[in-house]
Amino acid sequence: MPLWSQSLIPTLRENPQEAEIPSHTLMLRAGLIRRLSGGLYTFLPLGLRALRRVERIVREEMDAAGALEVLMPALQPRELWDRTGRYEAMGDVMFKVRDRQQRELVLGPTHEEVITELAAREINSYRGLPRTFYQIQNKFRDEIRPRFGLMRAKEFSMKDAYSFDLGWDEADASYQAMYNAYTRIFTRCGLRTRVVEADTGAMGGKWSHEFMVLAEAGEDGLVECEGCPYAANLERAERRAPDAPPPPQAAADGAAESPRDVETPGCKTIEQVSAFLRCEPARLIKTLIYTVNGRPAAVLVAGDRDLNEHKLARALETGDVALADDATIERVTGAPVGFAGPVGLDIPVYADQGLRGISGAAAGANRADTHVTGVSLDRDAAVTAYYDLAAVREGDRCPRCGGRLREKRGIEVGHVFKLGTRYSERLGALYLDEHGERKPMVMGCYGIGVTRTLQAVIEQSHDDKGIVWPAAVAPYPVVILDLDPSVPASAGAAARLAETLEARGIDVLVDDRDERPGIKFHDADLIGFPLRVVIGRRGLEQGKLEVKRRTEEKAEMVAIEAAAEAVAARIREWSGGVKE
RNA sequence: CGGGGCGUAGCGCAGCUUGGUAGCGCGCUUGCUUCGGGAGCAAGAGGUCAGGGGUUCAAAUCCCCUCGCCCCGACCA
Repeated sequence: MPLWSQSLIPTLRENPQEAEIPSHTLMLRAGLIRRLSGGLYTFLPLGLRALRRVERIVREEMDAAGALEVLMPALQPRELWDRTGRYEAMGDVMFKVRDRQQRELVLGPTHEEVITELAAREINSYRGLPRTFYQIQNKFRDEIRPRFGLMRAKEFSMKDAYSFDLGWDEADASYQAMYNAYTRIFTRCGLRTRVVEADTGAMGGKWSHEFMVLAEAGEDGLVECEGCPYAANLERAERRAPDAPPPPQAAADGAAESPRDVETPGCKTIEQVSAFLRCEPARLIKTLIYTVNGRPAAVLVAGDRDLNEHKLARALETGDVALADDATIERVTGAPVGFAGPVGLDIPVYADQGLRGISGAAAGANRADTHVTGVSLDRDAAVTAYYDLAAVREGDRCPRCGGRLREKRGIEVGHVFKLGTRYSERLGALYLDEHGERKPMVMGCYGIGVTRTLQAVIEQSHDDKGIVWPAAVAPYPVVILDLDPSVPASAGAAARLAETLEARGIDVLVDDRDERPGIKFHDADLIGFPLRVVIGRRGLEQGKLEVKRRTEEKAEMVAIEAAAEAVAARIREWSGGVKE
C-alpha cells in the first residue's frame, strides 16, 4: 500500500519562476518532474506513474493494431546516416559523439535508418511482408530552444513505428491502421485532438497528418475550415485564390496604364511605399530574392501577404530555398535592398497565384529610391510560374470548398507519414515478389511524443486549483486522505479500504502525512487525483467516509463497508465505453 | 545565432539607483497549543549574494569577462 509519507512528492505552493504555461507550472508544482538542466527533466514517482499509464495505452493499441514491439539502440553509427543523406540534412539537431576509437556516433533523433537497415537484412521475401514495428524510447534532439518543460525537450520519450509493405496500396492500409490506432490512443488518454494535413519537412515523403491537441500554448499554428473537414498545419495550409485580382486603382480611364517610374526616396518597406504612394498594400507586388538550389530567383506575393517558405520548397520540389543575402540581392537587381521588382529581372520569377492577372500595381524598379506604378504583371514581367505560395491566415478561403478558414493553435502529439521508398531504396530494403522480381518496400512512419502527450493532457485538463487527470492516465486514480493518521481507527480504515481496492486492481495512494487537513485537500486538488476518499473523525463516528470526484464540488457520504464498491463503480464508469 | 530579461537560503522575492554588520514570506528543525480547505506562539538551523577579474580603506551593490536560466525571433522527424 503506497503511503504518501514514504514517497517523494514535493508539491510547491507557489508558481516556479522557470515555468510559463499552465501544464509546465503544474507538473512542477504537483511534484511530477524536476528540471536537471535546459530541456532535461527527471521524472519523480508520480510523474513516472502517469508516463507509464500513457505508455501502456500506446502499447495496447499498437499491439492491437498488429505492430511488433522492438527496442533499437539510441546510439547509432554516423555511417548509417550518411547513407540516407540525413547526417547533413539533420544538421545541428543531432547530438554527435565519438567513442574511444574515434568512431563517430549519433544519439538517435529518430530511427528510420536503423529499422530500415534491419528490414533490409532480415526481410527478403514478399512472404515476410507486411510488417509494422514500433518502440518506445528516449530520443535526443539538440533543440535550438527547449521550451515549456516536456513540450520541447532535448531528451524525450517517443513511440515510433515503421511500416513495410509490398506496394503503395498496401502501404495505404498500414497507414490507415496506424491512423486509426492513434485516434484511439488519444481518445483513451482523454485528449481532444484535431487531425491536420502536415508538411513532411526533413522527413521526406508524400503525405502526412498531424494529431494536434488544441491549446493556446500550442507551438504550431493551424487552420480549419468552417464549412468542411479541411484542416492543415500553417506550414502546409493552402488557400483558394481570389476569383479576381483587385481592380486597378486608376480604373477610371479604362485601359490599364503603362508602367511609370516614381521617385520613392528612402521607401524600403511595404508600409513606407504604400503610405508614400497612397496605395493599399494589396496593390503592391512584394518581391523577395531567394536562392533556390544555390541559384537566385525572385518570389512574388501581394504586399499584404507573407510568403510561406515551406510551400515554396514544396512547389519547387527542393529542400534548398533560402532568402538571398544582401550582396546577391544587389547583384541580381542592380539596386540596394528594398527596391526589387519583377520588371526586367532575368532570373526565374515565381509568383503567388493571388497575383495572377493583377494590373495597375506597384513594385520596386530595381533602382535606388525608385518604384514602378501601373504594372500589369503578365504584360510587364516574365513570370516563370504561378503557385500557391502565400501564408494562409484567418479568413482565407478553403482550398476544398471555398469556405472560411479559421486559425487555431495546437500541440503536435502525433505525426503519421507516408514515406514511400526513399529509405528502402537507399538502404537496400528490397524483397523478391512472387515473380522473382526485386522491389523496394514501401514505408510509412508514425510518431507519438509520449512525454509531450502527457503534458498536453494537463494543458487541456486543469483548473485554477490544479491538474484534473483523466482516470486513464492519472498517477493514481484514487487518493485516500487519512485526516487522523495517528488515530488507529482512522489509519485502520484507510488501510483496509486501500487493500480492498488493490485487491480489485485499483491503485490507491494513501495520504498518511502528519499534516493539517487543509494541506491535504490542497495537495489532492493540485495533483488532481480523479477520485478522493476522505477519512476523518466526523465521518468515522457515523461509520462513514466521503467520496468525491475531482470534477465535482460536493462529496458523497458513504458507509465504510460500501466504500470499496462505491469507488470501484466510479472507476468502472470511467474505463467503460472507451476501453472495451 | 539576433533581441530582451533574470541569477541573493530548498521555493517565491526585497536590498543594488546613492558601496559600509545580508533581509522578508513560505518551507525546514525543536517544544507547547491547535486540528475538515495552506494554524498560533516561542526557540533555532540554513548564504563562498552564479563564477572569475578589476576599481575601492571597504563590493550583493560600480566596471569588465565567463557561465546558467527564462522570454521573443530565426529553426523544428
